[in-house]
Amino acid sequence: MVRAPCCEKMGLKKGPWTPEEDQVLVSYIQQNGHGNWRALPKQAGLLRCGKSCRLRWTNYLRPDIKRGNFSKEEEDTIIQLHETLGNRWSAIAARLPGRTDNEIKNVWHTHLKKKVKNHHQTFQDTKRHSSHHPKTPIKKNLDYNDDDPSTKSNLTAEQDIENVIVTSPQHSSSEVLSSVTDTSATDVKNNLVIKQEMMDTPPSDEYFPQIDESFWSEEISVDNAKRQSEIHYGLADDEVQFQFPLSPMAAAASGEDQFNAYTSKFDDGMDFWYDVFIRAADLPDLPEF
DNA sequence: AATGATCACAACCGCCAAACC
DNA sequence: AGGTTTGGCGGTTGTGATCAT
Repeated sequence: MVRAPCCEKMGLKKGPWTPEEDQVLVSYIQQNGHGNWRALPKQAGLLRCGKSCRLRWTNYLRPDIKRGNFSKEEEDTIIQLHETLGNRWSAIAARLPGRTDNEIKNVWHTHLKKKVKNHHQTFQDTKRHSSHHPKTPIKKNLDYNDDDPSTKSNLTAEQDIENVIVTSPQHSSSEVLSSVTDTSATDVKNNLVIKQEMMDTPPSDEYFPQIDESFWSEEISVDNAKRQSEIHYGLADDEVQFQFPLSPMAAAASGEDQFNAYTSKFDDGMDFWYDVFIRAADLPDLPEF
């Protein structure tokens, strides 16, 4: 396929749009629509390529675009959706009426990425400053055996650790499988559910909110869990760590009915977050970990 | 006040997949 | 069926604004 010559070689203009050009484009689209972007600039009398016109329209001139700063709610939504969808800006934009993918991408790179990074840093610092090595509770807890209640006594309130049982999707209720992500066959296969079964040392109400059963009924894709696991420090090769904000809860599954994992909670001063640690060996269907 | 660094955001680039012929 | 065109997407860049020194 032969690539079309660039705009400049065709004598077309590049760079910022002038108010006059904007007016011409808006007027033309209002009167004629935009059936063919390639033909549009010529018909409208603009010295721009069709692609430039389309971008200008979709990212700036479209009447349904919401201008102005992002609200806290919108920012939170973007962070949560990014946790689930990754850099699929158009998919994120589809869930934020009036916002464009370009705008969301910009706000992510300029504000939110930093915010999330600082958030993770806060967590890491908290762990570094704790009196025990972060690995210690992981090992201790992963060694916990359901069939041996005595192992539970290894867990302390100071460690802020809860025991959880992770169940595979086939054992979960159908409503749990209503996904927050785009649902494809692969997604359904990869969607995992985590369920709280027991709380060895309930956290104080002052520090952690009360959590009821419905809290755990959300799910998140393995892809996301994988992404999260890649950015975390100090994990042994055979361990997987997921990290999620309070609402969308981590998940894992195996061919087995159940296996052990644990979560730890932390708070970055703004929100509560959860880490979920699972032995990679307990995820036999997920070699990509 | 001048200057360099950083931020914010519009616009462009290159790639891909679907639609079209 | 296969080449071409088109629209869409995510990554990157360019540039004006703002901040820090």
